[in-house]
This record gives sequence, C-alpha cells and structure tokens, in this order.
Amino acid sequence: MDYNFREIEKKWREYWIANEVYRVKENPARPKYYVLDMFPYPSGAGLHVGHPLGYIASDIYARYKRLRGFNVLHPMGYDAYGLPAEQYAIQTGQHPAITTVKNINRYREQLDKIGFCFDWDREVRTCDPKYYHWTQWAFQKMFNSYYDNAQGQARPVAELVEHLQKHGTEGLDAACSEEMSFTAEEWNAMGEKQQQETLMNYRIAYLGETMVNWCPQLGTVLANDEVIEGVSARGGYPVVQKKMRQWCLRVSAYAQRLLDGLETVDWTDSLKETQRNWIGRSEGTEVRFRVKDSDLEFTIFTTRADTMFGVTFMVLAPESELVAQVTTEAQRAEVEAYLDRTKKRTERERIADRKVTGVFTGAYAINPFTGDAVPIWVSDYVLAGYGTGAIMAVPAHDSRDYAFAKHFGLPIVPLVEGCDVSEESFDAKEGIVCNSPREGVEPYCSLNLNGLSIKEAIAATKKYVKEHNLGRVKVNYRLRDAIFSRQRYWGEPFPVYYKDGMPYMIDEKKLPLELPEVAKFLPTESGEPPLGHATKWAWDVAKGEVVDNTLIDNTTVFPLELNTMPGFAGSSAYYLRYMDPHNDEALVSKEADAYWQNVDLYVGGTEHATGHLIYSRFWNKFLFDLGISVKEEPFQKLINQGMIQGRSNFVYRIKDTNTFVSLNLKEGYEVTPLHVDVNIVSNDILDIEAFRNWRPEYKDAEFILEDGKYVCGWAVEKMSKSMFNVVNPDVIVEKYGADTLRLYEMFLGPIEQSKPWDTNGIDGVHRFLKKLWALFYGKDGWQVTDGEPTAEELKALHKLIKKVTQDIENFSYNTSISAFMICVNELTSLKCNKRAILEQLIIVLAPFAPHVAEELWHTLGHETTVCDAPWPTYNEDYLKENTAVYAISFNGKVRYNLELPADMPKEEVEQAAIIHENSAKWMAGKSVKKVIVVPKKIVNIVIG
RNA sequence: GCUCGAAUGGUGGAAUCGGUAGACACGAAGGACUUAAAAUCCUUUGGCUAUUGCAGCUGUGCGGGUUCAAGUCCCGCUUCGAGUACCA
Repeated sequence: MDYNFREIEKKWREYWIANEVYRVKENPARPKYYVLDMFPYPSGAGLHVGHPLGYIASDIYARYKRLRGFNVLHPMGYDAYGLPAEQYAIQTGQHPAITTVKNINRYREQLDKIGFCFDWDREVRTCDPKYYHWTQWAFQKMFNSYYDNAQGQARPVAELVEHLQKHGTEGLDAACSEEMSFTAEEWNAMGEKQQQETLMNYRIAYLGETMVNWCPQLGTVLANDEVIEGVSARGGYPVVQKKMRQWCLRVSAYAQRLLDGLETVDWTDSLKETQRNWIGRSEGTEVRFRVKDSDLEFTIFTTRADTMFGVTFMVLAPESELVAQVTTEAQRAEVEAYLDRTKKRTERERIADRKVTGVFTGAYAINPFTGDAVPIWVSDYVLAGYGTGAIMAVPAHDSRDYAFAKHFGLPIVPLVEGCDVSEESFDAKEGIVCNSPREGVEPYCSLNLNGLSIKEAIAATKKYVKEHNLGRVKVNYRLRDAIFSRQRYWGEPFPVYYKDGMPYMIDEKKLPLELPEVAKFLPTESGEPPLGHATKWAWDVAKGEVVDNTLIDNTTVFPLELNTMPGFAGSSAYYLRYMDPHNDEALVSKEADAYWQNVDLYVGGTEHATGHLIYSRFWNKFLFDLGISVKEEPFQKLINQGMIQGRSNFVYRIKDTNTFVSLNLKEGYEVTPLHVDVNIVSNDILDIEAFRNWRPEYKDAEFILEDGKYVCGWAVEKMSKSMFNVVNPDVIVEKYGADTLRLYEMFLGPIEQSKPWDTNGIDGVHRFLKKLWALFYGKDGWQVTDGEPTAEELKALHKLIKKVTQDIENFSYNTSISAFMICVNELTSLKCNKRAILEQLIIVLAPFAPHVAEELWHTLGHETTVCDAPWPTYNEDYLKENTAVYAISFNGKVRYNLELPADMPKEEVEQAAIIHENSAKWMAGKSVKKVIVVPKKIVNIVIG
C-alpha cells in the first residue's frame, strides 16, 4: 500500500472537525498555554507559500505543548478592516463587506488544507459589530481616562474633574498636551464648553489640533509608522504635513512603561532595540536662556550639559512662537522671507535636499554659564516637535551645529582636551573637558568642569543647574501620540456625537454603533470623509439610537463623527477577545482572563515592530490600569518569522526573434531576459511544451538548448504576480500533500531568517514521508510487529526524541526534520518494524506532520486522536549503548569531546585522553600531574 | 550618518561551552532494476595533488591577534540585509 496523502489528509481533516478535536475550554486542572499568530488581513490575492510559514511554526509549537499536557489556546481570525478593500470598492462599487467576506472564505479554504489546529469556534473578525463593540468601548474608556504621572497609571476623568474643582492645577501631575495652570475658582467659573476643551488636554483619547501626515492621494491622515521615507506605507503616495483637528491617543504618557516593559518580555534583542529607538528616550537637561536687552526667556533641551561653555549661537525652529517675539525690526523682513520659504518645502524635500539654511534674528541670548551674548538664529534643522523647539548650538561637538557654523562663519570652541575640530566636529562622548571656563577668562559662574570626564561634567552641570534654578533635569521621548482618525469608510465608526462643537460619547449600553451604509465610498463634495454621504447618521440621545440626519436639532438629536478608526484599532486587543469571543457583556470575562492571562508565544513578522506591537502594548497597559487585563505585557515570547521572498525564473530571448537561448549559451547573443512562470519550471529546467502553451505569442517559440534542456536563469525578488514567481500553497498541497508542505517550509531554514521560496528540494522531504510510510507498510501490506526492540533501534529512537524535544523548545525545526530523516534511514536499514519504536516515532512526528501521524496512530489501534498522546521522554542510557562521549577538561577549564567505546576501562580512557591528537602536542612539554575520571564522564587533567 | 544583524561547497543550510568544519537535503556524476520511462536502491560529490594502494596539502568574506586548539573569542576592514533618520 502506497502513501496516499490525498486520501489520508482528507479523512483526518474531516475526523478532526467531526470530533471537535481542536475545541478548547478553560480547564483549571491543566496548565494553560496561549499560542498566537498575527491575524492576517485577507487580501484579494489569497495566500502564497510565504504566508503559512509562521502559522506552521506556531502550529507545531501548539501541538507540541498539547502533547506535553498543556491546555493550548491557538485561535485565528481576520484583521478585516483596511484600505485595499475600500480602494477596490471605490474602483468597482463593490461593497467592502462583500469583498472582505469573499476573501475571508478564500483564506479559510486555503488555511484548512494545511492542517492547522486552530479552534475556529473562537474566530474573530475586526469588522464584525460584535467584535468592534469592544474596540469602541475601549475608545470610550480612553476618552474617559487621564494619565496620572504620580500614580503611574490611567485614572477616570471624574477624578481629574474632582481635583480641578478643589485645587485647580495645583498639585496635578498628569500627562497633557500642554502645561496648563489655573486655580479651582477659575475652573469652576468656566462654562461647559471651556471645561470640555480643558479636559481634552488630559484625556487619553483626545481631539487634538496637531500636525498630521496627510496623504492627498489616499485622502486620509496616516500615523507615523504608516509613513516610510515621506511616502505612505500602503501605495507609496507622497505625504505632506498639515495641521488638523484629529482624534489622538496619548501613547506618549506610557513611553516609560513601554520601555520598562521590554525588560520583562522574551523578545529578540533586535526587536527590543527597534522599539527602544522608536520610543527614543533621551535623558538631558533643560536650561533657560535670557534674551539680551529683553524680559524674554526661553528654554532649550540638551543631552550635552557638559558643553555649556562652548555655546556660540542659538537656533530656533521656524515654527517656534519665539521667532516672532525675538526678531529685531532690522531682521524682520529677512526672517519672514525665510519662514515662507521653509513652509513651502515638504518634509520629503527637506530630507532630499540637506542644504544648510538659516537666518539671523538680530537678537542675542545670554549664556548663564559664561555671560556671553550669543546670536539667535532660525533654521529648519531644528524641529519644533522635539524638545522645546530651540537649541543651544555647540559646533565643536555636534556635526549639525558644526555644518551650520562653518556655513555662516560662526565661532567654534573645542571643549575636549586634544580634540581636532578643524575638519569636523568631535561628537564622541569621551575625553577630558577643557576650556570650561576658558583659561585667562574671568569665571562668570562658580562651575568649573575642566579636568572632568564628559560623564562627570554632565552630572556636575545638572547638579549646578538644579541648585541655581537655571532649569531642570528632563527626560524626552521621541514617541508621539498616535493619530487615531482616518477619513475613510471601511473602519470602526467612532461612538461619538457632537454638541456645540464638542464630542460626547454615546451611551456605553448602546454600543456597538454600527457602520452606516453610504452611496459612495469617496469623500463628499465639501471634503468630508465618506461617512458624510450617510443619510442616517445622527444620534438621538433621548432614544439612544441612530436616526436620519434630517432630524438633527442639536438639542436631542446630534450629528455623529464622520471619521473612522485606523487599522491598528481592531488589532490592538484581539488576543484578549479570543479568550472569550462570544461574550456580549464584556470584552473578556474575569474568569477567562484569569485563566489565559496573556499570550505565551506570539508569532509574526517584524514589520509590526513600531506599529501594532507598540499600540497593542499600549492598549493592554491601559486595560491593565483599568483592571480588565491581568497582565501588563500582552506577549511574553515573540518569534519573528522571516519573509519568504520569491525566486523568479528567466528565459533569454534573442533580440528581435522568437528564439530563446539556454542560460549558459547566451554569451555572444544580444538577449532580453524575460520573467517566466515558475510553475512551468522545475529545477531551473523549462517545460518547453508548457511554455509554448503559456502565452499565445510563445506558441511558435524556438529554443537553443544545452544537453537537450533549456536552463533558466534565476533571481531572488519580492513574491508578486508581476514577476510570475508566486507559488500557491494549494498547488503544493495537491501535488505533495499538506504534511510535505509543512515539513518543507520548516526545512527551508531557521524560522527567523528571510529566504527565497524554492520548490527545488521539496522532493527530499516528500521522499522522507514515503520512507516513513514504508516502515509500516511493506510489499505485503501492514508489517508492524510486537517484537522487543534492540539496543540499536532504541538508540535511534531516543536520539531522535532528545533532539526533537530540544529543537522544538528552541524553534529550531529545520534541524529536527534532519533528525527525523536520519532516524528513519537508520530504522530502515535496521529493518525495524516494531510497534514499541514506531509508535513513539509517530508521536514526536505528530506536530510536524499531523495527518500522516494520525493515520498511522489509528492504524496502530488507537481509538483517540494522536493530539492527546503523551510526549515520550528519552532515556540517556539507550544513547550510551555503544560509545560514550567523554568531555575532557584541562585544569577544570578547557574541554573537547572524545568518543570512546562505553565499556572501555577507566585507565584506558585516561590514557586515550592524554594521547588525543590535539592535546598530545601541547602536553608534550608539560608533565601531567593527575587524570581524574569523574562519574559524569568528564575527564579532568591537571597539569603541573 | 547612527543602531542592530549577517557572510560556511554548485544550492538551502548543520556545527551546545572554543575541541575531527560541511550534518541533513537539493542538484550533479556513475551504477543496479526496467523493453523504456517513472518510482526505488547503491556509490561518489568543498578545492588542489595522488589514486589498480594508502594519503597529503588547503579551506568558513578580507587582514591581524589571543589560544595547545578559532566558523565560534578580540581588534581593524569589505560586502550585504533590516530599522531609523537633522531627536540636540
């Protein structure tokens, strides 16, 4: 009987469904384990072989954990809101909901063929009202919360209001958009609208007038992580800066906790580093500078407090309000011309063209450490959005200041002993400080940094600044608040209505607020978002329901918000929803959350490092503050699977002919390389017949062959339709089966590494499954016997169990598949067909190739699924049957391995250790004092 | 520019702590079975020299270093990839 994977795989897929093998319930008697994949956006193109890579990896781990006795939660769902469905709707008029459902069904069909152990009963879709109910709910909670810095957590806005009523801003330490200062009397005297506007300064979800990334082509704003090098991540359209009133999330309030949390999670260092860079903590000092001949003062931020004595000019950002205040009459025209010019330049132009530009304001600032009056300039190399929008320039020790000083002929004062600043600045934070203060100059202040290291000088200056009230020690973050509005249709509607220009939340009990129907998916004529087309999009407060726009009276019926939420809204807390997906009372019940806690293993791509993985952590921390989530970090361990690139094939057409020349014969011809569909190429050999049938224009193609074959060229490129290098998993499953696909994807290399998909080589793992099958079925059919296993057979098996157990724990699946191949080859040559061996082999294979394992498991006479078999433990004794590996150490330190027969007497082992080739030379001139063979077979040689 | 990571045969990739580099697989070459093909099995396969005998030299991007011993550790480069970009 041959290995008939088609029949086997179909049979067990149906069995798993019929018997609900992958349904999982909370069970306090068993330890939990939560394995999660980043849920996919169901695109119209369907899955290619790259997509399941991570799913297979996590599936293997989930199955392994289950075999080890864990109650494993392994769900799957869809990130169903998004731009492509909407763009498609604009082009075709097809409602995004219809496209989305169609795509989801296609995805599901493809996923089902690969044999995943997902509990589909827990599926979530972000566009389902039952799901986005809780996205809207969380948003309302954020609106009704502020961040208390003193307590280090989110608190209800009601507490803030109470504080303001009693004390005003006195004693308030809250995250805010701008520092405010007013008394309780002033607060109480404010009208409703003014109070609401004031509270906006503190809410975690707030409406803010901020500079946003506006993408005209997409007609929407984008978050920072959705913009890459000045163009939109989706579509690659230009993005410009624009001031707009938008919903924002006060992610910045959580910057320090997001940073600290990284210490507690088990992620790769590179991913943690990426997040640290994105959060961009920088510890520095704020120092006040007085403007000469004026009452004005302004504050700068610096991380190099040690360079106070080298300040030779000041620079303001063009957007800074100070520019207008300090500019002298004489310079006003010139400054305004400069501001005009910079305003016109987009960010992209500023990045592309890094010419040094700037203008003198005519004003001078007094350096509080030297008393020097230094000129104040304006330049676009200083950013308004970071720090205070003003800097002190130390050209000797900052390359940007240096370029500026050189360009405008400003003085450069070096402050580090022995540094050379004639060609470039000395930016390194090392060396001994000098010129602080300068020799021969009457000291202006009592601070003297000369002779200190830079580190000491920074500390000394900070201390001085604090003691003399010149400023304060300050921590800045690069992380900005997340812009949360999108001018789009296909997203979660905000549960918000407007009264007197201020937003109000609709009653929590009336959620979800469902997405309305619209006639068109484009912005309205007046430039409002697509929801502006909805005719039934007003909120009746009295009735608590959506009513026709015509009923708006602004007393009981109000207009609803026209923006929708961004993509990351729905994906920020989905892992919590999987714990309790059918709950209509809460995002997740206390019981379910207490049991499942958080995700133990999260598998997905690095592309979400600064988007989803930041937002999700923020969102979860917020829910943690509210007592909804029991764990502060949502994803304990994170594995980033690499991207699968395409491997394109080329044919070479001789110019102006319909003749194609094989790869190694193309020298001497003028050829055009053309992409050819990889599905009609095998091991880089072109299927000529298939090629002729591929395109009508190739029907009469001629070929110049080498050795009777047409050899194609190849290159690694992105997997895409236009390169004809897309490989569909369905095709692989049809030809080789799901188990082969699973094994092959893992065999390609380490999970975390990006690599091109190359179907060459898949025969190797398919052959392995056939060999495995042949252990059970010989020419005469089923051949498993009940004999006692031999030592050699046990050794082969236990070597495998040991290796696979260790490899799975390390996510080193490619090497465990090698181990399987070795084991099966050994058992084949031993002609082993003993149940005791084969049964255990199947169990360890089950996570990798579940279908064939299930088939053989049942044929061995088991009634229940292999998924619940006990994972075998390995016995070291079997492994030491014939040879023993002696670890040899010298003086208890250095070691190497020596393989010797296990029954070799102790004295001979000692002798062998001494005469081992590598060490013999070295020991020739030394006397060996003592050789000790210890029980664990470590030989220690002590040298005199 | 900065940060992080990588570089091993024709190819994908192995190699716990520094201890016989190239496991496993693909591809290739030769052979067995077969009318033939497919499938299956066997042998060889880093390079160079030798080969009806054994073996020898060389070899993990480049140049140094530490060590009895380096793919692995240290210093300096080169190339590639990822992230980030006037963040003071």
